[in-house]
Amino acid sequence: MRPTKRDELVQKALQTFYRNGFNATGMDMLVAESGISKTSMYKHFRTKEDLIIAVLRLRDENFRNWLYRRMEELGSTPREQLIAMFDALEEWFSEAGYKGCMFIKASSEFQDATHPIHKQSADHKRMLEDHVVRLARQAGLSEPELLARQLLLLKEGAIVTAHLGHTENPAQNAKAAARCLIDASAL
Amino acid sequence: MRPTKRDELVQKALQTFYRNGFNATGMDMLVAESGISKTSMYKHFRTKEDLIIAVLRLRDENFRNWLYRRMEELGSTPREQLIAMFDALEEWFSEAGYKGCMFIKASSEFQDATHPIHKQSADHKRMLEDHVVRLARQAGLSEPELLARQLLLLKEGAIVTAHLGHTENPAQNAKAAARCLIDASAL
DNA sequence: CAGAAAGGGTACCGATCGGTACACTTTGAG
DNA sequence: CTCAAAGTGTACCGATCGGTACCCTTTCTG
Repeated sequence: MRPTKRDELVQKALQTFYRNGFNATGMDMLVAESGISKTSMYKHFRTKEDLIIAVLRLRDENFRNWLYRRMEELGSTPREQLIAMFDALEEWFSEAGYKGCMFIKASSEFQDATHPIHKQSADHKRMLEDHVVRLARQAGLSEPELLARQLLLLKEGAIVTAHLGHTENPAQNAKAAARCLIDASAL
Repeated sequence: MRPTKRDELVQKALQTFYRNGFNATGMDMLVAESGISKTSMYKHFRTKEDLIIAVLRLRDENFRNWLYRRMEELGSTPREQLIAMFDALEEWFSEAGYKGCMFIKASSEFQDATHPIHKQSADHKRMLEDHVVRLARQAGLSEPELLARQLLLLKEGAIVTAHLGHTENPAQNAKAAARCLIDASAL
């Protein structure tokens, strides 16, 4: 029988960490918000760090699945899908309770580059990059690696800018810039 | 007589917070690393939050002064200065102990948009935007506001990507993208 | 029905958190 | 020299931190 309480805990912890931060969220708060006993938590995860790693694993899965699917739904060709990434981002930004990228926040609370949480965050970004490189190549664009990295710079920039909230429509500004870069790569 | 110990504290606290994070840094650690007594600290700053605000104020001053000056040194025309921003960023990224943008980290540890620390971080970004808009206008580029925001998306993206460390040369990739956007605005 | 696995409740551990009390010493300007 | 301002040292506060001990209850399976 698959453990349901464990998944429930990871799911709830994901929400609480996302809303409240990692260091700022104590295990007692997780007990209060998840309704799962501390004893159970520590039977599934030896340390808080292990729990965070499981949370980030779930987040990576959820987020990449969602983004890839949304890009496919919003764009029919690889080239359109690259552009559609920014429409998907806009949907995300306008969700209630949007608080930026969980991996950027994880890497800024666990700054040491050798820390497993930091490495995991870098892995997430790397996998996104691979996907975008693949699309750029399928779209027949020149220098697909460079273009992909540039599109992802726009994406990360839009994510933090939307979180700071000092500028209107970062996703659409990024989209316009992306279009410009893609057109220039299509010569 | 101007208080020297207070400035010393803010300076040291800036380094420690930058290296170690805000929530993860306790007042006792600041005592240990600054050599200044806790009693003194709390005579200058009523709370830890007040100290963080003073730290961010200093950081804003230092960073903007440094960036603006470096852009002027590396570019002789407004248009060149916009490009030169990314060369300045590359210098920053390659400094030993580079740990990303202090304001992005502050806003992700103090996520509530009404929190003074979050607002202060947004203000910092807004002032950078004003400066870049001004340069874009001086350069005679069309839609200077849009272009400035797009250049800053590249900047923020490069900052977090350099911190994640999963990709080579984010600053130069951003620079190439910036050139493309600027050329497209010069029609 | 038996029995193990999974989950729960509670009280607790030492350490650290942000912050304070209080009495002391240094320092610099009139 | 005087005297107040600035800084120090230390012990402490209640709260919370991550994590554990111990024992009981529920639940699913053979």
